[in-house]
Amino acid sequence: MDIVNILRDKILNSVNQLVDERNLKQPINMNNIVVERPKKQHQGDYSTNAAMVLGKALSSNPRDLGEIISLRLRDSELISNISLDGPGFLNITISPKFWDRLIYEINSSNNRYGEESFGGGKKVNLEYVSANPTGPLHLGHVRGAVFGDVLSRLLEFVGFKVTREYYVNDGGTQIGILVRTIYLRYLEKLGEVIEFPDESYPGDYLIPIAEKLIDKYGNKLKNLSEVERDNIIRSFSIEHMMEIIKADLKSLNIEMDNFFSEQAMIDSNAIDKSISALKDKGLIYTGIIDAPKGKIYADWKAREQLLFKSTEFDDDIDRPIKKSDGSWTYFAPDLAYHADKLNRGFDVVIDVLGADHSGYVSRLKAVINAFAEKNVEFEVKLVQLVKLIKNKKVLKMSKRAGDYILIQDLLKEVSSDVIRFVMLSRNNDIPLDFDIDLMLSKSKDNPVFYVNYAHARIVSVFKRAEELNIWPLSKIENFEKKNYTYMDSELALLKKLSEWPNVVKQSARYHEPHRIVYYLSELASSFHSLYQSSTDSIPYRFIVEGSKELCIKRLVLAKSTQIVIKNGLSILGIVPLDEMY
RNA sequence: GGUGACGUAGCUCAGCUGGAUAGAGCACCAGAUUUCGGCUCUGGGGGUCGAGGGUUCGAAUCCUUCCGUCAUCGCCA
Repeated sequence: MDIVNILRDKILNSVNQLVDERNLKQPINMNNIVVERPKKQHQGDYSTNAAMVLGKALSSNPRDLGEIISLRLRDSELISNISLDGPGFLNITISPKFWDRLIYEINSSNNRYGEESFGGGKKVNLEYVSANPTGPLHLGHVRGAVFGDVLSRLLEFVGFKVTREYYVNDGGTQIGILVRTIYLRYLEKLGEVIEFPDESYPGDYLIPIAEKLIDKYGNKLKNLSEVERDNIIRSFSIEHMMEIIKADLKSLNIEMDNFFSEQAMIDSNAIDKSISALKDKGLIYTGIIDAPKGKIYADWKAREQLLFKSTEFDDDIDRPIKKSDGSWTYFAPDLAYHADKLNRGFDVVIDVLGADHSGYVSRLKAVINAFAEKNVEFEVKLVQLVKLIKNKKVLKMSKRAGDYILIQDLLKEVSSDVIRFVMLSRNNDIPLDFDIDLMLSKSKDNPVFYVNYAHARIVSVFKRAEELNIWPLSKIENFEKKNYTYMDSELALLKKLSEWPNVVKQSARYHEPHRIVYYLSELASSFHSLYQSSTDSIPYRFIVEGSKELCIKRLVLAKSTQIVIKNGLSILGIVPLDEMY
């Protein structure tokens, strides 16, 4: 258990004692009791709202309760002072021993510092990317991909069992268009003059697939029946498109566990099965839905169609599952797909979708509610658009061929580590600007540089220390008994380091990996600040010749910082730089 | 028209899910260092948290009504 949690435990113990004595009937929610870093310096090192939470439950004065709690906590060897402030905050000043223990804990846990177990081995299905196999990934997909990948690492770090899943839309009408386009490319390569219809994919990226078709089949496809030919091209092109997408993902350090094929699901009759299951529950009927009011549909005709009664589960209208021509809507396979996820026994189901799917969320929730037999946590994370900026201009990503920015092209300019970091530098539901020039700049404006630079500085300090034969240490076992005194800028860094487990916990609990990025920037800032102060005064240097004990204290502090930076970046899927480029 | 998200400093955004005097970076102003790494650090000004109402000891956070932006509401996935 991390040191801040130990502190929290002590507080909870005192609260529990008090609850027993006051003979409290209703249970109080201990999760509401937090131990946090206060904003202001004079408010101590940590503070807790315990007395106020308890005050509410007991409906008595928080300040009186605070007095009692603080009296009980005073004995703890970790605490040097407690004061009761404001409406009932307990502001705690930590004894120096606390920091030695923190450092010991970080170094002995090393790459497991911050690890949690509250996931309890629960099974999570995390679906992300799920781009159609009709073209390479674009920047919007990348944001979702990175988000999902980092969330999966984060959830595993706190004890969940995560299945990373990609839903392959290989069954819809888009694929028909893909097949047709590739066939036209194929004919074009065979020397025919082709005019491409509006309903086709214009990008050059399909040409290599057409070439591969020729390698394999020569001009034989021309002689086959349309059905036979389409079948061949269909599986051939999906396979190759998915290879391109997988390669893109791999170059971003992203690997999926499972590719779930829509077509395979359709072939297994899963849609009919789940629809009839819903029918049995009385959730399917034939009816007419109204045209949306604020929008003009020139060719709107009221039609009877097959509907899913999602309003039963708080959706605002019932949702069509068959088109007028009798084929399934997009929603129908997705409905079956989510039923399938539940069948596989997941405890947590998370979809990472583009923000243009926002209108889709409530019907998916309805599906989950209609099918779930046990308590399943379902969440849709919507990822907003990414604007690519170069030379202070927005690069438009239209579907016309020339404007399509390939991931591989972007990777020629910036590393995948940079892309990953930037993609998480905003909350997922806020649009993001990806400024290429900024990401190439070597200054603190560039957050990736800033964090890496802190790490590189640490590595460089160790190099120097090794030359002087004071590093590495053989062991740090007694560090918790050192009783060092720490100066202000060291304390600031230590406090930042102590926040790490809580940052992990919060990010994982709320599925918000961007918090890790913010934290790392703050941590780097604390480190740079300390590093800088060493130029102001010799005692602040990491390597002080003639004082081995001081060196050790400072080097272990640097080491602790390195560990946390590494752990943080590792959740982001980034390897820190030892030397700046 | 319905639904959802968003609206916080000049700009870009955090804000630990109801806590203390609302924070950070950029930009601007003033300084320090250039030695372990190009850089970085320190300080300063700057706010009606879109607007009104409500809930309570306490609201940027919860409820409600408006305003604005975006997305979405049937054959595009």
